[in-house]
Amino acid sequence: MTKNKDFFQLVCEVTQQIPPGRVTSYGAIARFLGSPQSSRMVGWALNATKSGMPYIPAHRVVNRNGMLTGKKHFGTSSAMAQLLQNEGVKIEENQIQNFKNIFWDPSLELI
DNA sequence: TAGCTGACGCCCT
DNA sequence: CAGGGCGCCAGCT
Repeated sequence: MTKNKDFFQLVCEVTQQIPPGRVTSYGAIARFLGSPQSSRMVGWALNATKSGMPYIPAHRVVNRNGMLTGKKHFGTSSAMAQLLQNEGVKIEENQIQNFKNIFWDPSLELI
């Protein structure tokens, strides 16, 4: 078949599977897709999702540190944190608290 | 056309 | 312990 789903498409699907109150990291998604070093591509894909895509909970995707590095791309500085806090995720200084506790790994639960 | 940047991650010094 | 550099793919200027 022609070609597998684009990296962009896969990122979209995985991101949409993230349950509320849970978060994942760019590296986790990249690794799940088979390109652990292409974590940047995940960011690039999410960047495209914000434009013309159905609701993609990109705010549930953070870096390995649990820090809301991409909040600047949301348009508003606290939009990402607000959305996460709205779901029950505790944020402090743009950093997710209990990050490892609410961490959602696609390769473990999305299987 | 060619080059640079980019929502990161991990290794090395 | 801390800082810097490299790698990856695709899109944009």
